Amino acid sequence: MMELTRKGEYAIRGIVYLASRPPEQVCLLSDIAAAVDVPPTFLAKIFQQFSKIGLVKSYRGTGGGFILGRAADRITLLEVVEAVEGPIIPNRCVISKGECARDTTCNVHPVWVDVQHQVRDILNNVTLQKLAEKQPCEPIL
Amino acid sequence: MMELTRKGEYAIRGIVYLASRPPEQVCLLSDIAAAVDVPPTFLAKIFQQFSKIGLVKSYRGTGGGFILGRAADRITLLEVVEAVEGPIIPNRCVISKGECARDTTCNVHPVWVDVQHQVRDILNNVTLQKLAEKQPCEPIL
DNA sequence: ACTAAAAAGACATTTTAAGTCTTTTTAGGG
DNA sequence: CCCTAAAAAGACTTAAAATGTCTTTTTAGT
Repeated sequence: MMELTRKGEYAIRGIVYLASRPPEQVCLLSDIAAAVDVPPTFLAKIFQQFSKIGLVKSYRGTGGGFILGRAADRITLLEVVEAVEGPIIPNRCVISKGECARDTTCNVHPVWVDVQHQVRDILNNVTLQKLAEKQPCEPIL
Repeated sequence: MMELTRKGEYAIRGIVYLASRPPEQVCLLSDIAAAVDVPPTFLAKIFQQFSKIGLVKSYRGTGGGFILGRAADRITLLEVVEAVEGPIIPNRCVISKGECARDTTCNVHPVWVDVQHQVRDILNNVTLQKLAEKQPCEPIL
């Protein structure tokens, strides 16, 4: 359970790649798609969603393409994931008070609230900058 | 994202109800289903899964039904959820080393591992006993 | 043998995921 | 002003998963 969809996976790959490029350098969607091995038409849809909420900036026409909408250290993984997967909702009853008839008596409810907070917290503390940076020499396994 | 399915929701409701009943008291599936408002045939499937892994014990024939397989304080929410939803896997690349070609270089990987651990930890620390107990007088909202 | 229950397995329907294809809009260059 | 390069938008398709249902079989008590 709790699995990221392909769309979410592709979204992360695509925007992390963009973050790894020199800022201000406009990237072609087709180049990004090829680099991260994602169907270009599908990635196009994803980047359209990014564009609408300002996570990326798009330029049309000749010489067009995409750049990040903000500095890579000011975009979190949480934003990216929620942009394409929707809000992190472990259970319907978490969405809002009154969603389920059990919400005042249900002991499970606070557990899901806890899960939601923890997950959001983790993802909110990871920036695209961190994800895009070259890994330092790691100890060989 | 990360949403529990109906099946998971029903599974929790059903087994928490069972945990709220006097231990040793055999419950009819039809009664449980009615009490927690779940389609009986669907709940049957769920309880079959529980039965296979010993979360509940089933008795066939006249006077048959279900009881918990262990004391309610020794069954965790994690077990219940994973019984019907499968393991908690935020991303494919978490399943095992080598799942994705990027696993040695991908900076996202450890984030998902973290998410997985945190969620499992939360669910593992909630027992059916806790979930089944009558709520104490709470401050009125 | 009859009846009450769960187990098992095949089937049906709906929803979501995962993508594709076509047409439209926008911008730059000759 | 026309041509071309690119993204935007929207309709469409296919495959997989979720959400059940229905029928038959097994098991156990009376």
